Amino acid sequence: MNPTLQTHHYLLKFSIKPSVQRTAVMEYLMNNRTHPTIDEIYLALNPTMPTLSKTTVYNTLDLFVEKGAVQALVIDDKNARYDVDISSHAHFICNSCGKVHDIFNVSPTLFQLPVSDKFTIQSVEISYSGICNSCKGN
Amino acid sequence: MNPTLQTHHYLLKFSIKPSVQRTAVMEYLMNNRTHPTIDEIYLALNPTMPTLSKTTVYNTLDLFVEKGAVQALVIDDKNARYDVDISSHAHFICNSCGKVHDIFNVSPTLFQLPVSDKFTIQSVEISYSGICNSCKGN
DNA sequence: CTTTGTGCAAATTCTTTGCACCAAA
DNA sequence: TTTGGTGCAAAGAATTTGCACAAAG
Repeated sequence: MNPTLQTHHYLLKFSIKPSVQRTAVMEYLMNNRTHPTIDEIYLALNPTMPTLSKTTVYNTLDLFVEKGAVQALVIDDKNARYDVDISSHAHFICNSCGKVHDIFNVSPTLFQLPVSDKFTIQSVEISYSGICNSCKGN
Repeated sequence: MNPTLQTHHYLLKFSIKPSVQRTAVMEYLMNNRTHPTIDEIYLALNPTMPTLSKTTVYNTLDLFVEKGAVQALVIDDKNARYDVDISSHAHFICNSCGKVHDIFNVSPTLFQLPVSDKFTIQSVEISYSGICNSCKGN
């Protein structure tokens, strides 16, 4: 089965109709697990898909998030970032270079949702920040 | 001691020179622990301080964050929000009304910073989201 | 004086909206 | 042919920047 067909399947699992654009965005997310911004996705796909509009990238990612196929991250106050890995894991952002990395070695209990009588808590995001090793030398 | 003098003292603890504007912003944050946005702070202070500019509110909060006097929150992707409570506590944002609330009844171990050989982790933010009771009825 | 802080306006960046056209069912 | 998807351009909102003036030491 070729990658595009696999991606079609994956989208259908989330009740997302696979268009050419949606498949391209999902494939990009699967192959580039760097928590890309809208702009990064758009600029990466544009060369091979010159008619693609940024509006479509926005629409597509909103849809993916709504259907639960990707996670929208708030860790970066400059831009929205997207993560195709929807499993429970934390993120780290470097205050110097701005890159976002996964943090997997944290206790799963971190992701347990607290019970509250004031709110219905549905999700949690754990965001660490600091300096990454590449930036530390500079 | 009057409130303004107390605030001066508090600012000095963080090596922040207390100007009229800085004192007003800090006093607002202390009396309105609702994680206000820049705009909310500006609009609240403007009536009694008509010459205050939004640029100064931006500058002031950047300085407060840099000096560690307030926490900048990333939980709200629409605007930056600020919290004068710099102790370890989590936040909840309502996906419907957008209000941000404190969550204190979470285990202190959540705020322990993981050790990594790739990054120097300096801080953590724990962000819950869902629906608050006031919005639930609607 | 010299440095630091403030305020205005303009510029920039990110995101959303309105609408026309295209594609699929 | 009707519905949903895409793309363009314009609008909107949040934040940043440049620069002139004011305040403090």
